[in-house]
Amino acid sequence: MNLEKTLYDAYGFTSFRPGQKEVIEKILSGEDVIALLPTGMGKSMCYQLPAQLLEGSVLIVSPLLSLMQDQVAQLKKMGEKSVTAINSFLDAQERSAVLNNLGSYRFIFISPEMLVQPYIKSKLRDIRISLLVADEAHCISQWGFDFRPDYLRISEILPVLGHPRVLALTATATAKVTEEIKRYLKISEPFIYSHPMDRKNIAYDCKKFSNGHEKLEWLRQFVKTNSGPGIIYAGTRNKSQQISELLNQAGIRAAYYHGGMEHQDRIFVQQQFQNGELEWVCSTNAFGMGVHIPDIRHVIHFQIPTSIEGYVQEVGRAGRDGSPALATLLYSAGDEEMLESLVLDDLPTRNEISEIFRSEDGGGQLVSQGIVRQTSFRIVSYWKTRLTEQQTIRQIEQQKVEKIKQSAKIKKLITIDSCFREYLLDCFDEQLDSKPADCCINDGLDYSKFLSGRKTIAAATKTVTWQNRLDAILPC
DNA sequence: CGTACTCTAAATAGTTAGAGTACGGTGCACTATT
Repeated sequence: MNLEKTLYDAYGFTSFRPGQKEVIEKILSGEDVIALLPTGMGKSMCYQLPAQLLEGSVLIVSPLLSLMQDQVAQLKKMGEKSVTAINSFLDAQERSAVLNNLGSYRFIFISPEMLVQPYIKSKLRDIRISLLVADEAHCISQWGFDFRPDYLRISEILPVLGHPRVLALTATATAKVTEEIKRYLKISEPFIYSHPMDRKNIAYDCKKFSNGHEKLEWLRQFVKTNSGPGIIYAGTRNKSQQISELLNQAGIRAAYYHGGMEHQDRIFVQQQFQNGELEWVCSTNAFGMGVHIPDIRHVIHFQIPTSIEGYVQEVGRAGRDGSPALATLLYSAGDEEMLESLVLDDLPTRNEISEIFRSEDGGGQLVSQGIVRQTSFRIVSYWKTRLTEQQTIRQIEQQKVEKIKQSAKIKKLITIDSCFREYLLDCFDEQLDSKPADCCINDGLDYSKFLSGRKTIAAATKTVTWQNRLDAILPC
């Protein structure tokens, strides 16, 4: 079989990017695959091409509604008509229309929450699925245990579908994350393709301050004298808004972005940034997945992120075009205390566990009565059907230990005086093959290549919001 | 740990200072109102 010809005929590309062909060949030969490919390396082709050659549909589990919509739109743009997404954007009518013609779609996108619903399962049972794709598969490990437990249940669909082959796609996975992907997708011996994760054009910097005000002042000076585009990751929603305001006051085009905003506002900010109408986005860790901007020059962490994986994912959004990009981590005394309590407080407490185990009718009202938090309820409900109360307590304790290990790893980044690059690679069990001339704060860094400077601050300084835009469009 | 919010006492009738405490981030789907 000539894969190159199929690639050209179906998608118009003349050659594969690194890794794509190996992954596709393994899928076609019926193997399960875990592909660790950096963003922008054509991950989606790994299932798009097999979809042309395999009989039946490809089912893609995707973490975000906006990501699904993007992927559907992109495929449609490429001329693929038989593509759909099953999610809450569909009204009842559209939904039943889609579900009654499922077999006619070559690509079906779905959220993990939808995937586990019995009604959806029964509809999927009736059609032929040749390939199950877990897109952004690190979410299984990153979200499954403390946030979206349905991520742990994806494999329930496998027997329903007659055990299709499975493809897990992600950009960043430690050995532990890869193990959890294997365990929870029930793929015991997958082919693992792993592209080296080191990004030579990204240099790592770290600045330490004695308090938050100094940090803020440094940031003000930095954005005044250096151009974006860039992302500033803040630890809280409030902080992201404050930083955005600070930049606006300095006459810089910036906007904030976090999970507490209206869906439309979030899309709007992302689009503006993508169109180059914003120079900086100040956000929580909500921003980034599915954002494809090649020329991001700076990623600044105003506060320490919650894990090394998160840090590497966020930093990795810089410099996709291959030109020099700078990752700057800002630290001030006390930042780590908040990090730890934030990370640990969200696990279910002992009291929550026993309340849920003792409740008879599922315990739904525990949440409305304020005795148990929503997320705790979901997590413990997941374990309740699988473990005893004692086992669940032990399971959560173990997760706590993992979380503490994770935060220790990220905290070490502030204290080490050795190479950042080497340390980060070590966390992913990778060896450093070669070191770029500009590496990191501890191992040689000539700022002139990264600090492009700034001639003037753009004239347009008004914050663009929906209100502004409406005011501009509507008369009076 | 830092911030923002609530509570309380002291002051005298509406405000304020200080103490105490809760919270902080990531999303899906569903339901009930406008």
